[in-house]
Amino acid sequence: MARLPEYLRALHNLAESGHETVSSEGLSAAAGVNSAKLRKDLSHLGSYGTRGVGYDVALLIEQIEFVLGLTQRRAVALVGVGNLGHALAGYDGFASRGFRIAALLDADPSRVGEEINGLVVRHVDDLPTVAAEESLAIGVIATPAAAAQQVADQLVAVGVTSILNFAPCVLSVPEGVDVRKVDLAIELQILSFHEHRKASLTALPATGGSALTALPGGFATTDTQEAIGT
Amino acid sequence: MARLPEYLRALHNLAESGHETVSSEGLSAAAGVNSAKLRKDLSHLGSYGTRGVGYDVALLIEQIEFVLGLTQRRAVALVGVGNLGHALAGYDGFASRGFRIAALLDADPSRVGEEINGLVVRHVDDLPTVAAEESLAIGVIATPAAAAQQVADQLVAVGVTSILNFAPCVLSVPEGVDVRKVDLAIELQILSFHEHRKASLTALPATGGSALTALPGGFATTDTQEAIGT
DNA sequence: CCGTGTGAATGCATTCACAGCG
DNA sequence: CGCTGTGAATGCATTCACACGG
Repeated sequence: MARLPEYLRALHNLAESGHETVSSEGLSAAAGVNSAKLRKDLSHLGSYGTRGVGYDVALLIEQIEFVLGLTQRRAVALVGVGNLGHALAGYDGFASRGFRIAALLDADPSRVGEEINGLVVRHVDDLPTVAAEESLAIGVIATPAAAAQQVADQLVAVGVTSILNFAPCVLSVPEGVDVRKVDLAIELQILSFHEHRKASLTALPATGGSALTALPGGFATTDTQEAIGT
Repeated sequence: MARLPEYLRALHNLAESGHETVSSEGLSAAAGVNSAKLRKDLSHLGSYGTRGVGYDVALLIEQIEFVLGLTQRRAVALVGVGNLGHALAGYDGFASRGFRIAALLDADPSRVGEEINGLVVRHVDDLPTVAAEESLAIGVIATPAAAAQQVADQLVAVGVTSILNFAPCVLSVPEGVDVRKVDLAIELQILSFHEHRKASLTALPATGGSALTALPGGFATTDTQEAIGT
């Protein structure tokens, strides 16, 4: 599940706080989910908790890291060192959570040679060479949308089978290649939708809403956390 | 739905390519979804397509932008101008898709006064002043995790009801406040999981898999696009 | 007695298949 | 004749409630 990494982060926090054990209630609160959901997720791992006590934090961390394949530190190639690429190259969260940025690449010759965070930017056409040196597991695309598809093709060509795409476009990839997309503007637009909905609701407190101006109320928006604690 | 922004982006692309009309088949391909899903989504909008022809691109753009509340350009406050914050401050995608960065804020006094992309960084304690000047719709948190909750509280205090959180932590907010979270490391970990799964599958081609080393195969990972076209 | 693990129930999203309109 | 809009069917995630183990 996509929630395992969230549990993992919460568990690391708990471990640092000195907790050796945690209940489903406690962990679910720290991860921002329902406790029943957490128990079901963990049961899918075949994981062992102790009834009457809870889960062993260290053991659970080990289990989840194994399932996520984090026992080995995976090499990441980052393509596109513009605005966003720069930030990603300097982002500590990658290194601290099991990943190693193995190469920075860009198509712009004027950017090649620049040093960022101890790594020298290479030309994207060097990708085959880079792949030969390192065992690349994941490619991150932080280029403009117009270049993204070509970069994806190049990544696939050198054997990368997992891509994180920050460019606002859909990528075509062969079967067996996984693509995850992060579009910052889309996140804002989803929030905008909620703002709009909230605004129209408070504007028409008593009215049932005319058919013309009525907004569809029952929209499901994945992943939105609303009203946790106070 | 969370897919509407994706449709919107695809529609804008189509409009620029000179298309005046598009079939559900065509649009769904451009947005990377099933055509039946797209039709159902659009029918929830009460939107009008023409049978035998398709959807009017311009009209559909208008409809979706209305539902998403993009008819007004919303003001965004960005808190935390570190690595990621810098990148976000310079990201064109915000401006070009209906948002305006109204203020840059940081808790670090040494960062206050710095000018980024035509905006001067102000201290986060000035938030009430900023909120008085501008009608803030959305707050973006790009601070370290340790500071995120406090920033969220400050945003909520000045009336912000939508938050985009880049810090790797769960935020507690009162009811009525929407939070969306983007955790870049989590995205990589999900890809890592897929890598791990793929690796174990190809490593044990014939075996059914022993009970001990078996990986749970049937995990659902939201939002992953796999194998679109070739 | 507390808390895990899990069957059962519920609700929702996705998909299929096709009726009906332009 | 093509394509939309939609009932029906399917499958999955979430939630509830509780039996059972430490």
